[in-house]
Amino acid sequence: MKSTYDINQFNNPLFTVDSVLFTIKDDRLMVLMVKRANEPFLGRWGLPGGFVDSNIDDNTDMTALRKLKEKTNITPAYLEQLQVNSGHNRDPRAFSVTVIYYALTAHQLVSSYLETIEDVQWIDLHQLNSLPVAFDHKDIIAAARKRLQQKALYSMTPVYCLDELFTIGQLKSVIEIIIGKTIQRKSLIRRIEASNMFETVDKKIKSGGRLAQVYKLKDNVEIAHFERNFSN
Amino acid sequence: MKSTYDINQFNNPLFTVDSVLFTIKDDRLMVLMVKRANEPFLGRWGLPGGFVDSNIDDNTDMTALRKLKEKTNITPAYLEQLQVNSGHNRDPRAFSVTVIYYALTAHQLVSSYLETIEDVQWIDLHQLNSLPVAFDHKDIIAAARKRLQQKALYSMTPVYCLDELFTIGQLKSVIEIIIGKTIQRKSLIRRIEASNMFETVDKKIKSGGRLAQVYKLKDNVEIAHFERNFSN
DNA sequence: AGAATAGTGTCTGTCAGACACTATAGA
DNA sequence: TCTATAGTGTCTGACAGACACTATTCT
Repeated sequence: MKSTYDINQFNNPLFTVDSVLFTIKDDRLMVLMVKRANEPFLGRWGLPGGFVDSNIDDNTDMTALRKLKEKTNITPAYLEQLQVNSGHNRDPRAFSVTVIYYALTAHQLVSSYLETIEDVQWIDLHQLNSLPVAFDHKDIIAAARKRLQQKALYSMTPVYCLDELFTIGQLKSVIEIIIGKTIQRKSLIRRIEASNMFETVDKKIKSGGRLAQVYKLKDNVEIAHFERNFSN
Repeated sequence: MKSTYDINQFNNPLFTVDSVLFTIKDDRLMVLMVKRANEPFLGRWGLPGGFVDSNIDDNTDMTALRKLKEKTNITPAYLEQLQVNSGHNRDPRAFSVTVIYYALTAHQLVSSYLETIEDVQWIDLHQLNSLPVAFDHKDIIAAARKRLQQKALYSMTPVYCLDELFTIGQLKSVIEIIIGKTIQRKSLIRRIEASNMFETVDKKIKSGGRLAQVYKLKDNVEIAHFERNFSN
């Protein structure tokens, strides 16, 4: 009897933390995925994540960051809770609950580290349909993408896909890839000025034409939000 | 040794689901709170919620709805995940994780049921500071309020604080209470027309002056979102 | 010079804010 | 009639979109 009735089964579902780490690389929106080394879904690709270790982690944010650091060797510039998924059918083992985060990083900070690793890869979102994916992670990525897209319409969040130094042209490109349509350079410049988040660096970068002014984030800035969306 | 090292302590934190159920009553934003009948925090006021029962609940949404139904006898018109709180210090018993929802209902659907019950009450948000509150529930309510406020600036979500039939004046009042500033009646009417969510009912209501047109939601509508905020 | 990208100037369009004006109810 | 609330008409202001124009670099 003891083996079939387990008090922990009742109160405590299987609890994990997963993250959708986005970046922009080669003008594509990419997600970090990990080839699973364990059952269930061994050999399929899944999101980086795992169990909370309450001896190490102060909270689930720390779990997300710890797991991302294990796979990428970096702490992402941006991290936010997305949603919780739960249910009987999403994990074959038991009723499961997953806290899902989404995160942004510059690919430059990660890619050289990844080159040595076979089972951790940037996956182009356009290639996701043809990939064997574990659990409901395909749906989760779609939800994270939608949220990021929405956020890009009214906030400066997409800067966190860029390296420390960047140009307006690069920021414009990142935003356009995330929201899936072009924006007016002028509109972006207005927002950059209004946001007061950036400062120019005494440096210019060649870009095929006139040299571009280099910008960086001011120290300890808050992400600017705007009262209107880019039109969609 | 077995008693000090528990595998469940490692993998499975204490997991609960809590909800912040808002309504507007007597021109005040109110939250449903429950006087705790158990330790910890016995006798203090806390949010309605509890453990997942995986034999009954398909997922945590169902848990939230089930617990709200137990306390109010209704299913709220609107329910959305807010966030997850976790940590060592929020529950004295153990590392704990709470999935928090926020929900909206018309107070008319609940208040008569509550009259018979001592330990479930609508609490005016202005009175919250002088109330003994359990756990980190005061912070959670503040976060839920902020999210609702933000959402009211660009969506029609606040209608779900109203009964089936309502007037533009009532909707205007509810929005103003939620966002904490007045809006132009004209602006709201423009949104009502653009949203295509509402239909007029062949009925007028007295309001101290000219009779007001009564509206209701169309069947199975999606909540309209707008590209601009009410100014804040 | 010509191509390419950076950056500016300025007009238009949309929608929220403001507010005067009309409409209709009760006292 | 007076007051209160419902509802309309229309002007202003803020900001995104559009796009022409100038600036600067490389070939």
